[in-house]
Amino acid sequence: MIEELNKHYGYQFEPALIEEINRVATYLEVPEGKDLIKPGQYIKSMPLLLKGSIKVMRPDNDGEELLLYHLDEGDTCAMTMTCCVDNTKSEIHAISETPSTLLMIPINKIEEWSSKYKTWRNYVFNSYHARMMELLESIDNIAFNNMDHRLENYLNNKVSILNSKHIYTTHKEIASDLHTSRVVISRLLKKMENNKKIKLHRSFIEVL
Amino acid sequence: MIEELNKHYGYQFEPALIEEINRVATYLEVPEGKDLIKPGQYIKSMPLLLKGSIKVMRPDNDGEELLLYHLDEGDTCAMTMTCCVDNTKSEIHAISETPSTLLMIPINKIEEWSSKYKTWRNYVFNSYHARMMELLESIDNIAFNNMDHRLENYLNNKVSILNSKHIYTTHKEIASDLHTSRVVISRLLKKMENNKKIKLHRSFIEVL
DNA sequence: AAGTAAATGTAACTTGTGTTACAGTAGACT
DNA sequence: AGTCTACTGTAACACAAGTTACATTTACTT
Repeated sequence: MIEELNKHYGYQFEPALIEEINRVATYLEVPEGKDLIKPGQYIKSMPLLLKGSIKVMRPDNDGEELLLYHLDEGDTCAMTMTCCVDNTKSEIHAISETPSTLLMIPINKIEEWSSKYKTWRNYVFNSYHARMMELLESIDNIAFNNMDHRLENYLNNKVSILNSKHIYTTHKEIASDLHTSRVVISRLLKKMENNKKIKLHRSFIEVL
Repeated sequence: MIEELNKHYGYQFEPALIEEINRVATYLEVPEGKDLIKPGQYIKSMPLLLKGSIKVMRPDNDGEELLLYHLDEGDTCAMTMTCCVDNTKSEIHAISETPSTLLMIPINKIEEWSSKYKTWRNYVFNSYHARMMELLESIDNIAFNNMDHRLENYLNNKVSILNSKHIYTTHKEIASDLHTSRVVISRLLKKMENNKKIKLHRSFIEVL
């Protein structure tokens, strides 16, 4: 696991920190669609994402959810960090979007390393900043864009995450991520197909 | 200024840190409606809010804005912190909602104190966390609530910030904060008045 | 092969919100 | 007093998005 660690974190963490991480972290492999954090749950460790992609969702009061953003390789979950430190419940729901590998850091190390390693402090700060910017982007989308535009952004985002123009998903799942209804998504997708932006198949969408 | 510092930060910062803040910070008094941070601007110092209230807005591409949240006494602007550290442009617009007093901390101290004072580190972490939660609340409002509900939340929030049931504002300004049109707000306010939730006057609203 | 469940297509309708237009009113300034 | 401007009220309409209902297709199960 030390090679993967070096690959994503070697350029920003000093060897001593890499070595510590390697010693105390738990290695975790999860399949696609696995719940990593559930809303209301207390969090016992902080995840570093080595491989894969994780989607972070915000639940409403009716059992529905809204996709906030994705975490990529080298990212960590900023929400998780403060929940760890403050010992508060999770406000979000995290699910692996693809098969993923993670390093779980015991929570007491967050504070310990923050005083010890400047690079760790910077990493934590930068993570907060990055997630904040993603929340802002999310707000932009919801507040300033219509559903057709949001759908386009969603599909483009999927293409870059999956690194493929073939998106294996259903209209229902897209509707769930965008917090709208399946019929609305089918309608807009059909319009996009008529505009030659995509091609629709059963359970998968081809972005042109 | 040391008394005000102690009032809001004394219980969480050690005396040595309070003393340092007192030595290096610049004291700033601003009237209501003053631009503190403009989008696109580079930020040279981190603000600690001693007195008053600051509203943080997100601009869209058409010169309109959306209210994200308010900063209260004892708060700092998390967005500002990372912009300082990363030397990136501001993504938000901050305006004093009431006459306010601030302490401006030189940016190099953020990192310096982070390694030196555990309480400072905690304060910075907690600020990020608090702002993140406010962004989530904002997302909840936009994504999950209709305009009538958002308006009610907005008015209730104003009441608690101003600590008064008399809100001196115009329909136009509310519309701007909620990123909608004046006519929509007038319509919903009238409905609230019919439901005996508020009483409308010229340039001010009485919450019942 | 038949049955079942999930995924998709589509029509018809409702509703919330944005838009345009215009009238009335209060307060500020000459 | 008269003029201006900002604020508010309201009607009429447009449109995006949510809802309900139902048909059709595909894939999987037994």
